[in-house]
Amino acid sequence: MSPAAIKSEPEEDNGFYPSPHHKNSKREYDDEEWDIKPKKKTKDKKVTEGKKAKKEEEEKWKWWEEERYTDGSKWRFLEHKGPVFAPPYEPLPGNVKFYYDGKPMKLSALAEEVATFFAKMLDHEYTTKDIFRKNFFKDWRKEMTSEEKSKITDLNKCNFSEMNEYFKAQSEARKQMSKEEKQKIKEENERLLQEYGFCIMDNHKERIGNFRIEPPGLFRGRGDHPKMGMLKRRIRPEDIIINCSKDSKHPKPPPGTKWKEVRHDNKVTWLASWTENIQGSIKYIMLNPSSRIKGEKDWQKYETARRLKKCVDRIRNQYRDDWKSKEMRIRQRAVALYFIDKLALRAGNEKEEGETADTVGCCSLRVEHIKLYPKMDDQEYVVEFDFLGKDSIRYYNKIPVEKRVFKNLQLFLENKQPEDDLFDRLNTSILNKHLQELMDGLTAKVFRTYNASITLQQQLKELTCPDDSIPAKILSYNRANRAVAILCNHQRAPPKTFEKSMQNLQTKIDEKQNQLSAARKQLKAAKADHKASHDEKSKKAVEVKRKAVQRIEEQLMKLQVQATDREENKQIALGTSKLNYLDPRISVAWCKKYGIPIEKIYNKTQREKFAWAIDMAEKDYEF
DNA sequence: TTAATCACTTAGCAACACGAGA
DNA sequence: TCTCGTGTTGCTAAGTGATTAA
Repeated sequence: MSPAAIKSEPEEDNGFYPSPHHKNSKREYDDEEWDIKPKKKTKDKKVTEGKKAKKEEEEKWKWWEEERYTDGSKWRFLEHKGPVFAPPYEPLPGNVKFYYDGKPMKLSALAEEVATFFAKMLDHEYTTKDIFRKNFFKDWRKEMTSEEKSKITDLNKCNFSEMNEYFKAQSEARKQMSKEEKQKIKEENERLLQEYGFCIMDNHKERIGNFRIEPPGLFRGRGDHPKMGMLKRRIRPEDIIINCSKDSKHPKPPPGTKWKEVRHDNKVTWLASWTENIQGSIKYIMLNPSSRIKGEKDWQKYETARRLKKCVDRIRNQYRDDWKSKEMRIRQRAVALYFIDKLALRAGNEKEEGETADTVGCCSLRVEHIKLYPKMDDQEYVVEFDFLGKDSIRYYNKIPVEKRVFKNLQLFLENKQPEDDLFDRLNTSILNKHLQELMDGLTAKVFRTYNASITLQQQLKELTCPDDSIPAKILSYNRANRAVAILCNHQRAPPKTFEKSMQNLQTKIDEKQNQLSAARKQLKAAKADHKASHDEKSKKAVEVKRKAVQRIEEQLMKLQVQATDREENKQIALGTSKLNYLDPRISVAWCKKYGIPIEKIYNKTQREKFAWAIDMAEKDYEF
């Protein structure tokens, strides 16, 4: 028995909240069941009919009907072939030259390789940035021979353009390859995938997410990253730690090399790892989202969010109460939590200064990131947020808050400099410890999941018209999805081709409109004709024309809907919320309820990731 | 208590693949 | 058959949060 039930029991506010569960014929786990055991165990079907059947079986393995590990172990058996390494460096042909100070200069292999990284990026804005150039040059020099080092002292005197053109020509040539050549490459990739892209975990063949080691290159951080341009070094077998089970066939390192270590840790899910040289962080090779190990975790995440749904009222009352606390730390905690809940802000761990771009989340907000307006237009107590969040995406929002929150913020700001922390008595660890006491498994990010999913559900209810056509319903879905993306601030750069593609679509719409008027005219003529002659033939003609008009009307509407959808989506990315925040069972239920094919909402990859939800959720599923 | 380490999720972008239309 | 545009996939950076070490 997990501590869940024990720990949360005395905290549970009233214990008689209505159950959101509908008992279906299909199984539906709720959180109480999550930590205990599944209702039934699927028989591990024995497959005796040979490989094809076995493959079929694997594809349809319903891990969500099986028992889960309760001892913290992630697997019993793990076997894989190890990672695929980046291809070795191929020196440039002799006629492709590097020039220093106007004179051709032959570089050593190592220095040349690093030079090519820069040369390949010449068209990119990065290479014009001071920090990028400085970091690159510093790391490049480390790879030079002492002779090269003494000669090459100024990046501005380096001319990489011949190299740059060579690579452009190469990629052009790749595009121009014959069908057969392309096919050959495809087959080779497929072979590699078959050999290295899968592992055996507990009797099942599972897809690996990233079995290729990241190739060397220049580090590209996001935003104003102090380390942009640094050399990301080549990873060798000697850098790799392999994780697999003792009794498996261990992966073989490439001939003449050794792994750094082979270990057998079934408390973790990764198959291989290495330490990256820019931040010194560890990178992992892990399974695909369709795998049992990722799917279970994902499912569990949504169950935790659903448990929050049951006690969120209590928690909200609690933090509203805490706005009045005598203790500063409690007030800060309560205001921060209010932002996390209301605005779906991220927790905001502190970061090491100078190591990464200057970005913040809720707990790490600084005075300079908010502005207070006692009055703004017709609203009172408005807070303006303006800061860079994850991936240096700007968060900008003006929202009216409750008077108490406003007064507290004024208090927090007293005697502080712009660069001081807004919540100086708070960090994510304090906040999460508090949340843990309010609900088992509760952390700051659960609020994002909860608010995203509940918003989708609400919006779908509000926006879907049962009598709408399928495209119109899908527009409603996308709008609901968009509401979530806006809440979570999931932005994207407007696609480079946006304007043009909008124009193209408009052209299509105009054409369709013309077509429609023409078709209508024809229908009218046919009707007149029929009225005059009253014969069978003309009656048929009317029918045919009527159908044509109808078809064109539908096509036109579809195009118009598409245009609306695209316009509204210009700067908003729907993918992130769809993949990470929205309980897929809400979408599945919606599809079932309105007869929308699931393929219209989830593509193949997404259907694989959400197979558990697609199998599990019925039309009356409630988040 | 704080800092470092580790494991894992979340994120946007660029390259790629593929089908529709020229 | 080629080109173009779009959806898909891969890549890997950048977060969160638990655990461990100092």
